[in-house]
Amino acid sequence: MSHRPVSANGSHGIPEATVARLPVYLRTLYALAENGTATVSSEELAVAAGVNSAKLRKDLSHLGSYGTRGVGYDVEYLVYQVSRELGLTQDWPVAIIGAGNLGRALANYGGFASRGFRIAGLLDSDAAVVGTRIAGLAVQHSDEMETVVRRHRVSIGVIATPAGSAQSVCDRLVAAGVTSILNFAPVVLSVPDGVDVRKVDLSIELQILAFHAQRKASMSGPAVQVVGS
Amino acid sequence: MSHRPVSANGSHGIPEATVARLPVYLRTLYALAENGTATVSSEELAVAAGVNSAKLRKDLSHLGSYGTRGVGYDVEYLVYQVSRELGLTQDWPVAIIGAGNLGRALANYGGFASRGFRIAGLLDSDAAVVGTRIAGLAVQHSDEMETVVRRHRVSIGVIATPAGSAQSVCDRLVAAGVTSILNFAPVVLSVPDGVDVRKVDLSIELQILAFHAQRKASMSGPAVQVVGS
DNA sequence: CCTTGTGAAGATATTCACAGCA
DNA sequence: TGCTGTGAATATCTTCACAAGG
Repeated sequence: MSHRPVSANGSHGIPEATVARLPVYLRTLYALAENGTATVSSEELAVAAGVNSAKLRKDLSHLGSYGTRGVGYDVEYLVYQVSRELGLTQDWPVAIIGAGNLGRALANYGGFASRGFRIAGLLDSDAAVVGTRIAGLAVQHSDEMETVVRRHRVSIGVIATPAGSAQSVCDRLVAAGVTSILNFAPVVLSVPDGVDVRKVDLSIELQILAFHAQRKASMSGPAVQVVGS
Repeated sequence: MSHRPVSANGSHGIPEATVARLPVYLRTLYALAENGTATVSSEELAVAAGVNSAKLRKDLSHLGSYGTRGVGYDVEYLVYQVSRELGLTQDWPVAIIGAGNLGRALANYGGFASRGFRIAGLLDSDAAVVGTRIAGLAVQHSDEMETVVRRHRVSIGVIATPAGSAQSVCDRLVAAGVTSILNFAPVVLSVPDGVDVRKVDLSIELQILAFHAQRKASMSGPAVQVVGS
């Protein structure tokens, strides 16, 4: 979570909030391109991506001046620029640890291999699962973790294990050289500086929704009169 | 994403950033409770939850003054207060649409039913899947969506379908009365005001990691000399 | 004492509104 | 004329640092 605020050198220091939105813009741009759209205005792109157009323009302005006043943005060119900025012009070997329901769902997820990411290994510690093929990959034993990471130069690890083993898997990944981790296990991982962790947590999302749902429900309760203090 | 900034009435208007962290605190508190810990300081809890202690105190202060100076927080009491604030003292019937790999992974996810959430229905449009049992539930046909939502008073819908069907599933859920949606499909859903959408997107997370990984990789490249402008 | 709860400062993020350019 | 790019205003979030209180 602690990213250097701005780069030391004179060039870009893209805000974290912007980085988090670039993938959404990229997906939207791909959809437009498939649609045959050659040029798009910030307003159109913003609507399609579900954001405010001023925000979109400011976000894109961090990458450079790629628009044309009075016209808009060239879709193909923008796809390229955003991809490059995100580091998707190279490909990233990914290791998935845990071949349970979730690991299998991830391995089968099409959008995975599509752009930039490649599953370099799918590992599990359960002997009954090791050797089975999922999405064209043979599941390997967790003992192979270090070997797989080193051989394929994996720098992104996906943890899809039960909560109990997540931290130790994480430690092993980091020790083997992985510096980016996507964690699906419901635990707070602790990692050394320089390692990035992002988490995806179903129950947290549901709880946030429940909070707002509760709010909405209480709106239809007894009306609350607001009186100036 | 557009939540009323502060509540009109005099009481709480909990910041969105705080709401997003409460589930993490709650989980951490449960772990402490199972551990037999009766009391915890903001510093200890903060470390366990992976946040700064001042932030944690400020977050908790939005719920009320539940700590004791010089001592800390009573774990059980805080569990109760946070749960109540999140709306977890009631239970929330959830419908999962899509019984593919992901839908199955979600249905089998234990932490689901554990606290506050209950799967009221698991639906799919594929006749080959309808009728099979997953995690003790019979998969129902998508045609039953409206019936299931109404009969079980579902207010939270989970979309685990392919991207192509996500928007239409969303529309039907909303029409049937669902006001909170957790979307796993890689599309921007459009919904009327008053409906909450949260998204979980593997490829977005990977792309954000790739961005930072690229940064790190370029650090070890040719050194960049910073010269005062 | 020790730890909470919180003003005030600082950092980020969003939005407005318009100058500037094709 | 129409749309980008961006200063300036605003809103939100984080962190510091300390007064208040058990």
